[in-house]
Amino acid sequence: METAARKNRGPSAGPDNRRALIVAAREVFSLEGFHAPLSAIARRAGVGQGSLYRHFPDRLTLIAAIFDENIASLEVIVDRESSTLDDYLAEILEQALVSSALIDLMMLERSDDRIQHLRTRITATTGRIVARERASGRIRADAATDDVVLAISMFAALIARVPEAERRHTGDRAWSLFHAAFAP
Amino acid sequence: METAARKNRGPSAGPDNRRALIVAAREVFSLEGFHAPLSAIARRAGVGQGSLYRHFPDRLTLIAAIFDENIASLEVIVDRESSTLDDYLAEILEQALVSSALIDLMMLERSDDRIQHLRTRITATTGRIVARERASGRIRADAATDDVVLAISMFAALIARVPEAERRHTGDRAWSLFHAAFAP
Amino acid sequence: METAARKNRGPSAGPDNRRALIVAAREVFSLEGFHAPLSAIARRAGVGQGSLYRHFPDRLTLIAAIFDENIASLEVIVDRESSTLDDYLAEILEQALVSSALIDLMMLERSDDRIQHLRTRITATTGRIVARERASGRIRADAATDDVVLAISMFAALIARVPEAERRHTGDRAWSLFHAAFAP
Amino acid sequence: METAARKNRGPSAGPDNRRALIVAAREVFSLEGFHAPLSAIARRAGVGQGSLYRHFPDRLTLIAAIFDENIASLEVIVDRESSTLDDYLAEILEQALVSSALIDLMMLERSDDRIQHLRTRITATTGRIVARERASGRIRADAATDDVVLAISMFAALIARVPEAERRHTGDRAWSLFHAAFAP
DNA sequence: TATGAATGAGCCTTCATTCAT
DNA sequence: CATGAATGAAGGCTCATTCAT
Repeated sequence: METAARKNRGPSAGPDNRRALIVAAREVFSLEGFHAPLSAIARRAGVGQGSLYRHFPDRLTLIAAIFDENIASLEVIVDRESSTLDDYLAEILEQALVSSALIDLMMLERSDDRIQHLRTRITATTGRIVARERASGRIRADAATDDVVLAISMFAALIARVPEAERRHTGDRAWSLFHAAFAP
Repeated sequence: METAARKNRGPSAGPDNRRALIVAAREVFSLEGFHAPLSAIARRAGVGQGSLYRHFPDRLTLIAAIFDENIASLEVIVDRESSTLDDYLAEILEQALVSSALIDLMMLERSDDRIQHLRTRITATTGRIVARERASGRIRADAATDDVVLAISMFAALIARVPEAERRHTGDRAWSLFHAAFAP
Repeated sequence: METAARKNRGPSAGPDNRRALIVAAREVFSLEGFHAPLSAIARRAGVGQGSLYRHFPDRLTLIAAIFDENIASLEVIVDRESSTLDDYLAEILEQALVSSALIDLMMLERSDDRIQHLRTRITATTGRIVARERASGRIRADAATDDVVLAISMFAALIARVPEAERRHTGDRAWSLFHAAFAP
Repeated sequence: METAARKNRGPSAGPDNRRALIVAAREVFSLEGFHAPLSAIARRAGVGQGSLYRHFPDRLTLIAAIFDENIASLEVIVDRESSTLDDYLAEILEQALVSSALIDLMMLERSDDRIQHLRTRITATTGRIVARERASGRIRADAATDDVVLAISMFAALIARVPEAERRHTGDRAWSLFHAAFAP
């Protein structure tokens, strides 16, 4: 019985539950969108409703936690000296749905602190890769970080709205437009 | 207040109600997004719930009616011989939220007939303006209509997600990227 | 256009509409049960909602009108000197759903005048056929009309609840029980 | 008044709620029939709408739960060696409305598994009492269980449709018909 | 601290009934 | 008199959130 594994496991279950909730949230959100019932996430995580609320008092907090991980993985890429804007984009395309929602959120909930923080991080990260691209002459010298962020925003929003099957192909087409726009 | 006159105004109220519902839907959707409660739309239109359902049996039908009007206004612009892609874009920017939702829908509900039909219309309309731009040398000769549609999609999705105050400014920035991409 | 045939045809349409409504009601009720929306009946009759209400101010009135016709057809059978209780039953079986609903109504709405009247008629009619059966020795001399009415009630209620395909077979089985009960 | 205590009484209220819902459902259904609003049942049970749906996801599930209890009480009777078909009937008469609805359901929803199961149980139970009656010579040796089930069906359907005041009297009259039919 | 049932507000939808034309 | 749209009161159902255990 899988119910064996789930009883009151006491405080030590805390971190595990948190992880399980984030994983479940990713799955559920990517299947049903960001309006999916929270109860579905708790169920999928094998965690009580109450625990979900303890870890993530509202939907936005949970979403922010997901974004956090995604940004971290972008940072890892940028930390690699050899990485290019294309690598960066490839990861964003991978993250498709989440990236897009992150951007939506960054656009809309400008006042929320948690989101402010994510915005700062992603802008900084993007700034670093842009600087490197400029230095290596792969993009125009006067390409502004803000414009690249804008392009990425549009890119992410687009691919999240495309059915998975066409995502790569459409992503390539879209990005080649921006290649042209930023070409030296 | 629109709550004033509310009795059975008889069948002659039909067309008025239909109009009022579309107007209310535009307002409500633009304030709360396309998941806004239909009941709020009926209320704002000063119309009974039942009438809303008579005119628009489901959410998609109502949305399609809104799109219909929007596309019509794009067609009017393209019909004007002197109009340019920038004029076209200006109108899309005006329609902001609706345009974006239209595009979302065109991406997602590929199977629905009503949406299919809208897609056809908007592709045709865009094709006409693109052809004209190419002929006048304002964009690259090899610019594909599909790529322009893609750019417009991203553009519309972006501006819909930007707070109204920054919409024009952000729209300009974004579109200048595409200007660069399609420049001859 | 089929709307041609339906406009305000003036007062002369009254009786026609009444007939059409009863016919439509039979069809709709037999397909969807007696809780079917009245609007469906009006639609099927090709008649406005308002006209339905003019002719039949409430659901019960409409149902009573149907019953009226059914009882009339039972009376026709009994009027035929050669008819037997089995003929009578055959007609009831034919009327299945309506008969059963009639009986339900007779049981429940004891106070309603329209129903009182139907009850009187059906009891009288049944009394006549029972008397004849007794006289011809086909049933026990002490068989009471009331008991036969009771049996018919149960019979009708049963067959209305049986899927149409098994109706005849189940009806035969049920009635043979009563045959045994009333056998001389 | 059951409206008194209404707060979140915690999970321990679960079984109580379940019971209260079944009791309330019996009452409401017997007063208003099986189409009564479920919300009325929740209200009468002093339970939130949501709890009703947790325990009984749809109307049929709730009805099946009621039937379940009724059949159990029939089984108790049959388990008593000394019990007769008349005792059995007396209980069915007691259960009047529910018995009838059970039978309606058994007739109509032939495909539903929950109902299938109830049908099997009631047929088996009836079979046992019939066998005993036959053995003791109280009914004809060739009386088929199916015919007795049929008789019971009609009996139950009848008494459910009779106002409570006349139920016993009408029940007696009806059953005496079947007595005659099954007499040795 | 974790659990998961309880709660109830709110949305969608249907339909009986009214009434202007 | 007929028409058929308008109305709005319910009812079904879902879910975010609370809270006893």
